[in-house]
Amino acid sequence: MNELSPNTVRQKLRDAGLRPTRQRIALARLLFAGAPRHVTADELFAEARAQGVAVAQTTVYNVLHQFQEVGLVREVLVESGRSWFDTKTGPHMHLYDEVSGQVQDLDQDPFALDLLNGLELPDGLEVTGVDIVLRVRKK
Amino acid sequence: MNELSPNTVRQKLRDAGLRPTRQRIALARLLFAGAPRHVTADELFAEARAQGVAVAQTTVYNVLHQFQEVGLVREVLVESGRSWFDTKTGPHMHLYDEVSGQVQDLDQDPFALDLLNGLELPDGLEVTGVDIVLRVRKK
DNA sequence: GTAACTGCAAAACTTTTGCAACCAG
DNA sequence: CTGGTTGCAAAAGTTTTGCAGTTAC
Repeated sequence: MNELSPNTVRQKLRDAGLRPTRQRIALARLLFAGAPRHVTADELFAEARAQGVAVAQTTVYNVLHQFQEVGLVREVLVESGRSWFDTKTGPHMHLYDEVSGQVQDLDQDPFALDLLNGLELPDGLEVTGVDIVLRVRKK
Repeated sequence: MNELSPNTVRQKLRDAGLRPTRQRIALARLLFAGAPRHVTADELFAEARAQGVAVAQTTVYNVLHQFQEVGLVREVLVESGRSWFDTKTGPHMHLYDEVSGQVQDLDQDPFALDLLNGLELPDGLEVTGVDIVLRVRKK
């Protein structure tokens, strides 16, 4: 559906301050081609390989962390042992199905964010991120 | 300060439905003797050993997970790679210092919880837990 | 006595590191 | 060219597993 040509991706990477290498372009196209996604490093690695993209697992880890540093993706911690990466970077929270292990976005209630922003924190601290996870289970 | 005699701990474990074994008693005394704590499995293991408690690392992992299942502790996910366990189980949120790696409790604004509880969720789901982490950094 | 529990070593996983080869600008 | 990137293999770190032996009741 979403085209996302190599050139579009190249620009996106340049705008983020990253060299558009073959591997970064391929991974970015997988990540940003359609609707927001949640992937683990290993899932993305497998997907890339399945599509014939020559890339090393190390590189997938590197690239995901680089993407996170420049704000293209966001790390989500919902289970010990591995990290999820979310291509949706704006304020929102996550639903984590404890049975299926699926992660889902849930748009943020602006009120909730305001409340969190209004909290009194120990002095001299600045908030760099707010992670909200609702753990759920099918009734 | 808090005494927490072996018998008190025995009762606490029985109430939770767990056999009061030597190892569980020792670990529970370390965990629940004073103010609420945040520990990693390895920290607790080292602490137990340092105090001369004979316990295996496997057992520390087992016991922490058993404690979690019965609600004596709560797992906190703030960094990929390892789990923290919090002895404070009531509704509250966490402050995570990205520089020092320290985890801290932050009492929950009841309003925030209400908002979360009032959210419209996909049908047929029940919320089993709400994890809120404020990532902070010294200014 | 019996089921629950523990301990040891090994295995399983994810993630990181070191370094030589490679590539984008 | 030249520094930023990549890939490979190995290492690191946490957590889990299998199973024999032990313990609580």
